[in-house]
Amino acid sequence: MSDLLERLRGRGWRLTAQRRVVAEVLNGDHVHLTADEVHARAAARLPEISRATVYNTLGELVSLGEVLEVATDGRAKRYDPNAHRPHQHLVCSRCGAIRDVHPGGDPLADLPTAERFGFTVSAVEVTYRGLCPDCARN
Amino acid sequence: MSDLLERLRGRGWRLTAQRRVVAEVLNGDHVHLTADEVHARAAARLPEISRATVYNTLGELVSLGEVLEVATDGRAKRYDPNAHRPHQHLVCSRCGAIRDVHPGGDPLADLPTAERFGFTVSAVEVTYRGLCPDCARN
DNA sequence: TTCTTGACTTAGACTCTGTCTATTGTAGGA
DNA sequence: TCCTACAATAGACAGAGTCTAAGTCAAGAA
Repeated sequence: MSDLLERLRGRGWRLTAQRRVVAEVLNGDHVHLTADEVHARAAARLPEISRATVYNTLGELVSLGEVLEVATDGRAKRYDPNAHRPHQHLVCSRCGAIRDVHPGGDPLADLPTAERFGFTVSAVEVTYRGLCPDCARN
Repeated sequence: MSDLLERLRGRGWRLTAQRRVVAEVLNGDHVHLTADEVHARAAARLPEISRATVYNTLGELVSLGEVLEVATDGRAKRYDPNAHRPHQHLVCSRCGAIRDVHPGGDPLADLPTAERFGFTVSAVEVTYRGLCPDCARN
């Protein structure tokens, strides 16, 4: 946790109370939170923190590679602090719940150069969509 | 093209001018359009068509399986008429451009039951992210 | 310690996608 | 041709995210 803060400081981040709180919220629980949820939890500790700051900080964490953004199709993006271990996502189409999965294998390797059309491919996202046990039961 | 209209009619669709135009716009170019682009092109032929109608029609085409929705992470969804041949997408992180790719192999098969956590998995989306040749050149 | 400065934060207006509603129009069967 | 249920319309609304202008403050310099 504080190594995250150390890493950030090492990269020239100014360590403000707001950034600290956002980083702590993400690291606290291994749940995939929306920006709004991050804001709510951060505001519980630092009531005057603004939405814009949360968005900025999340964006910076994402571009530093410390956090992953998970698109959930229509709903709000969710943020996944578990960025260092490669993994994919299982997303419930009804409620938006997300679980990390670790199937192994490198999906990037499956894409032959001939199929890349000149794109510089830097990431692969594999998203399994379906219903979570609760929604399937419904 | 008109087999699409025939298929739709066969499924009990009422064939209105608006639906016809939306279906034609999607089938015309094999480009992945946003709902707004579809609306703009449809309006060029049928000026009074409303945004709501375009959204409704796209939603219906998607739920009939005639068209795929492609999430592009923050940006507007894009619609892919090429729904009958399984394929994946290459998405430019800067400009949002999309290309279809056909790597072959069944990504769903790569996910062992033990990793499904009780989810009923019905689809896999594989999205390769990177920069398209134009944006990479920039 | 105090000063300085540019990076950060703030509130809230704004934009963009997409949905909903109440009303009006019309495809297609009788 | 007439009817009626299904479809289309305008435009208000909602949610997520971005932008801006003004104020604040972390951290290095003196």
